[in-house]
Amino acid sequence: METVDTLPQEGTLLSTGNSDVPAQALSRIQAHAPSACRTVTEVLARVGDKWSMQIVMSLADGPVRFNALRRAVDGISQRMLTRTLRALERDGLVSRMVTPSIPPRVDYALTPLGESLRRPVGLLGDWAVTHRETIASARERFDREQRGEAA
Amino acid sequence: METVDTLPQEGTLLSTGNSDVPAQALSRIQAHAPSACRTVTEVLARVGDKWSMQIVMSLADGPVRFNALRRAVDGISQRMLTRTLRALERDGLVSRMVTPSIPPRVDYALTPLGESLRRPVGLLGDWAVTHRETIASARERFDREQRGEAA
DNA sequence: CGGCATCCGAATGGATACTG
DNA sequence: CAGTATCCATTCGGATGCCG
Repeated sequence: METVDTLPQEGTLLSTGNSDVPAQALSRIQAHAPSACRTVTEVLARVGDKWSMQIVMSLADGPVRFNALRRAVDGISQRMLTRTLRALERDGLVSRMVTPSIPPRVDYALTPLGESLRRPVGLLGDWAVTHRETIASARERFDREQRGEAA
Repeated sequence: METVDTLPQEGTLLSTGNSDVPAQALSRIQAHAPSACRTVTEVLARVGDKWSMQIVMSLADGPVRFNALRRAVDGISQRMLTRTLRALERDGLVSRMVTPSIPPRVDYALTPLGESLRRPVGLLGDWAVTHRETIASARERFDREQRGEAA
């Protein structure tokens, strides 16, 4: 068989019919628009997996070869690197450039679309870095209180 | 038993020791700092699950009761609503206010931290809304090409 | 070097039934 | 009303082995 073992991403990313509403208007009303909320969810689901963003960030400086990428991302298995790259390629975030030499050479790079993702994700990263300690202590407190009332 | 059935979130959110680096500096260098990349990944993993953001967005206007929230989010099961709310509460993004009446009343609301999440997530949502058609056609093309070379 | 196929444990998440 | 407990299907993701 040759199932290619793809990430099971259907074309679910937004099909709810508000294609007539301009993007800027949507940004203001999205607190009330369930469809827009779902768009956020879809993107987060797409991009929020274990490896996608680490890969995108690793490609920030330019094309990287497969095994270099494998080393750069660190904990990733070959299987997941392939799968995630295919998924990113499918969505047009990453391009795949094959140089048919021996041994073969394959370079991955961000497309303009992939580049454009770096900003919003970076901002989310800033949020994370800024608030990580607040979150950490909130967790501690919560866990402490849970154990406290269990006794 | 009373396992409470929590989301398995450990306190993994950033423990790599660069607490001395200011956030703004990190925002610039994060393309090269693997630890910062992982922070992004952690947050995305935390926030990128199927329901968290829909819940946060649904709480944007103020406190909402459990079942109202259940209706607002739409496809969510009771189990996942409870689990996700607990996880959000644990991280200090959502507060839980119990009014011990009969029948009982529980209101959920965004904390200031939860409010602060809405901006970066909203921007990511804008990105999604803006580029959804590009993504959709990229997918179509990819799938078409895949099927084409299979023949 | 850059994959693909297979096996398998772990996690996610839905449905249902029961409770204070 | 606001949960909790149990069961179950699907998906995620790692390890290993083979191939051009």
